[in-house]
Amino acid sequence: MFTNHILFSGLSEPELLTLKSHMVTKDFGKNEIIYLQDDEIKHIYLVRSGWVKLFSETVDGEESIIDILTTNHAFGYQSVMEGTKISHSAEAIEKSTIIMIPLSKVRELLSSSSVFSMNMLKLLTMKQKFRDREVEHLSLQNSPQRIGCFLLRLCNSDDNMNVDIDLPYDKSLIASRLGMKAETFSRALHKLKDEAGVHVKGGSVNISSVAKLSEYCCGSCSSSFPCEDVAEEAI
Amino acid sequence: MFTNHILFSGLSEPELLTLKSHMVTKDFGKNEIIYLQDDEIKHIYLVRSGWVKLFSETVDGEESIIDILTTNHAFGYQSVMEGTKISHSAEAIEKSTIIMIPLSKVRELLSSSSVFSMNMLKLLTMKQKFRDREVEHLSLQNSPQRIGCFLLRLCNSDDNMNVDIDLPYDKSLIASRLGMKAETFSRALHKLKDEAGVHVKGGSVNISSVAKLSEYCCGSCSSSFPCEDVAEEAI
DNA sequence: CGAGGGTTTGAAGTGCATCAAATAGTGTGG
DNA sequence: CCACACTATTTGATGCACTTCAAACCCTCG
Repeated sequence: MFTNHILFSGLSEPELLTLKSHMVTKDFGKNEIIYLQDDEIKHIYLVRSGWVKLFSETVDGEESIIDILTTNHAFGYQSVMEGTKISHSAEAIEKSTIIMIPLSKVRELLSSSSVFSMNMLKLLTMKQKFRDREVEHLSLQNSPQRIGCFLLRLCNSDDNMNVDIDLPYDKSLIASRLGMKAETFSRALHKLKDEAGVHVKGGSVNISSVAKLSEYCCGSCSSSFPCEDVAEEAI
Repeated sequence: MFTNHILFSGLSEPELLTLKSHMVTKDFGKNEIIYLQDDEIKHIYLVRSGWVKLFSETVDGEESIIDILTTNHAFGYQSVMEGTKISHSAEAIEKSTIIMIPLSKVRELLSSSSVFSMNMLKLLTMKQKFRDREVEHLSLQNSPQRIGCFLLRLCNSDDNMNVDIDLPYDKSLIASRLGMKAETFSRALHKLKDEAGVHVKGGSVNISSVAKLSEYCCGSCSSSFPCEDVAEEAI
């Protein structure tokens, strides 16, 4: 349910009902654009299922991935406070169901409910911390370390030896998300196998020792596994 | 005055007076630490004068600069919503005067004034956009372009030919802020001279043609000079 | 089965980092 | 005002990480 989302936690029944009555749910096919940079958007968005890519495109056509979102993640909310022109594009990278809530209703709620505006502040603060960490990664971690860190964030905090996880989406997308080329990603995986016991076969990954992997990655980061201070869930 | 800051715009006289009565102004010397990562901070901060560096340090001692702030910029506000543990460190890079406002008062204001919480939301949204752009720069622009972009942001939007500006702080700090080494910075300046007409002597810079420079830099970015969508002032 | 996208591999090139040393610039005390 | 120490910046030589381009491989799905 959308009420799981941090944005809507603690809202009253009537507030939730009002929201619900104005919500629209829409399906997007694989590679379908949800909105484009500079669009005047009229909703905030919530992923009910599927995967969504947020990105921006440079003047001469290069793409930079801002985030990749899945169930229970919100996006488009930056236009709540500012003009409605959005500074990035959004695209479904596979068949996705998206909940859309009109900006007008969100703004109403924002001025009437301090609970909601607190939620919004929490969301933005969490995102900011996460982004700060990401900038740190880009400038201080090398490619294998960034991948290792990405994998660690797919683990549970109590995972230890011989952990199996599945890559959530295409390798080339992960590469792009982590600021490297697909070829570099592929080669970096080999290095991770040799130096940190990470075995990849297709889309499934086996981490022989989480401790070993985090030792390999987290020295170049300001926090260590399980990175409790940067919660990424449900945002 | 601190009332210029976006955070406090539109507040009532009594609200401002209350804030003022709880504010503390403090001087920090060059290289003096204001707070350290994981400190339990008890205030939000506002630069009245001087320069402040926000940074984080990795487990094995590397430093990543998050931001460099000056007059009328706020920091430390991320702990308003979350626990009081802060995820970065702050240091005065030269003699600076800092205004400190107790978190407790800020939180009171946040729950009593919807104007204030809107301001806070605006601030965080602006910061987020700025940060997104920064990640884009790190992955898509090369060193000379990042420097050029940095210089362009020191220009006024109506600047055109033969613009003179002063570097706001040490070259090595700018380098670090832009995610490169001091040596790379130095060499990149030569490239900017040859390819974009940027002449540097000591701390003063002459840009022979803003158009030429922005042509050199902004192709690898999702927006072009004067980058109106990413306001950095007074934040 | 065959087409087309995703992934891997190889060879070569580029940009940035590193290390080391020279130079410029700044502040200090005599 | 100069000599010295100290720091910031520049320059050179070299190495490594990542990219680029090209080709092979491997899946998946019609």
